[in-house]
Amino acid sequence: MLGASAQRCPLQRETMPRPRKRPTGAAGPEKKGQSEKRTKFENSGEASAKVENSSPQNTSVFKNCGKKLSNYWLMKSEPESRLDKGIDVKFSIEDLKAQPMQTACWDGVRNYQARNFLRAMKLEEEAFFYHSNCKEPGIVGLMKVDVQFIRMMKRFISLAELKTYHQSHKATGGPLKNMALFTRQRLSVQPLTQEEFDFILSLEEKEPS
DNA sequence: GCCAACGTTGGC
DNA sequence: GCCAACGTTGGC
Repeated sequence: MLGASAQRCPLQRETMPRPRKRPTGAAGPEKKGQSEKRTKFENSGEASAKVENSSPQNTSVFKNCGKKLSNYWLMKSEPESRLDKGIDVKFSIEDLKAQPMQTACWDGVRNYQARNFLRAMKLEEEAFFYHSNCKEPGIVGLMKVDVQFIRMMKRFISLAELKTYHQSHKATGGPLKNMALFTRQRLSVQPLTQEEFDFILSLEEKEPS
């Protein structure tokens, strides 16, 4: 899910449960969906800073003790066209690159937990761009909260590969043993621990398993 | 607050 | 396109 629309991000703060919002991808038809408001996030400044109510869960990453400003994220988006209430939700990493400043607004997130994670993000934190609901699901690139393209992964890290590591790590206690992609199945915006993030980056240098 | 019906996510 | 997982809604 997700989407993004480049400039138009209203910045409005979200109220709450929002019924649907759609992405407006880059090229998309924009307008109509607009009646609703979007969850969002923005670029300029404020995006995230508020942790007001961050969700209770998630221990480690967040609640921190004060300092730690580096959290990592994984954000899902659908790279293939699909209509949802008449609006194409497609928004691939190529679409992100095509945005002005290679920056987009991440909207379309309805799930409360995912929304809380969006609010907990801080500018400049890094996030993996994950392609979901498509022929080859997996991590394709890196971006920073803003949301701006940083770079493509040196190689595609497929869901299948991540799953293989997740399974073996459950047995060995490896870094991906609790990865949210597998333990919190439907979350479109999820936190990664430093260990998870580093391990996944290290996979770029290895042969696809 | 419980829980059944319903809707969505997203892999396959 | 199918369907499992699981979140959300709403009656009671």
